[in-house]
Amino acid sequence: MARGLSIGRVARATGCKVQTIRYYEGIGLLPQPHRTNGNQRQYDESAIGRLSFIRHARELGFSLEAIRDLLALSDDPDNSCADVDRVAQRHLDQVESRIARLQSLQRELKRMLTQCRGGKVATCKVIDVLSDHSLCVSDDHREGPSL
Amino acid sequence: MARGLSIGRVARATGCKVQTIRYYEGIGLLPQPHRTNGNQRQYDESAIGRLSFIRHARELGFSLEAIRDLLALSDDPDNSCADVDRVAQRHLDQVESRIARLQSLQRELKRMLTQCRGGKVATCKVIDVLSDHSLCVSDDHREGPSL
DNA sequence: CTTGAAGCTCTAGTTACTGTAGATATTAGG
DNA sequence: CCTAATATCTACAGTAACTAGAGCTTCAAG
Repeated sequence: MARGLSIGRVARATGCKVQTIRYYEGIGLLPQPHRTNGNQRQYDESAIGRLSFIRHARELGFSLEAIRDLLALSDDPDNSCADVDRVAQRHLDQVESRIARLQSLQRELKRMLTQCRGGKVATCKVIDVLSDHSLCVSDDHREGPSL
Repeated sequence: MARGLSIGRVARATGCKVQTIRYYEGIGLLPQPHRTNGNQRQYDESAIGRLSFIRHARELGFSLEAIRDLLALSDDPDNSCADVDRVAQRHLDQVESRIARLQSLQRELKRMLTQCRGGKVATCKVIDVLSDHSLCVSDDHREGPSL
């Protein structure tokens, strides 16, 4: 009876785009599903679970590589939770340093904007600030791929 | 006397990589410099200024497109500062919404991690949280290219 | 049985670079 | 002046994580 789910149904159920699902299959995050006689993909419920997991983790800013790790860990229920925690903790660290950097950036932008109201470009503080490297707040511009 | 600066010197002076400078030239952010007989680029001091501007703005998270706008505006000193302000203000708005989203993400990650200490994957709360879409905090996952 | 939506594969484009290969140029030391 | 080391040149490929399109086939409804 249960005929299986078309890729479009899975897309609607999870909020992913059809192409994204195919892309995830291509890079090995999703297993290759059964195909109909006409070569169309047919999924079962478990695909929705796995894809929801991926999508939610992406929304939380995990990279596809981190998600690949998480999926591998979760596929083995005897695995120690500590490994999963480690991935999440590392991600939390990244998020926190990112917040800190954005906040210092926010301060600098606000300062720029309050100093410069009206006037001509020739005296624009925004451009001054951007030109003057010595005013730079942060030297950290290395950042992981996530988010 | 002043023979002009090699690309390597400019790179060291600004903290950019040599390839990055050539890339910026290729996409029209930097003008084509004079060349030596041997076809090597020779810059003057003004190139360092322009490149520092670009680099600093990048560090502050402006996209190359925004920087292109800013450079065009700053190249005409009669321009109204308001246009420059508008670019900076829009960027500030983006930064602030990004901070807000990261903070809610931070809360969710912390909650995940405090709920799950030790144990096996089969009962791991991190994986539970990531699997359960209904717990999702934020629905905003559209974001501009900058930073 | 027809028609239109949905699916298929494959390719190229996005952003902002980074890295490599293989050839040429410049500079410093002897 | 010659050589060796370093720097630069062009051109192309690769990165992350998709997105969009061309041109074709399949499916479901009426």
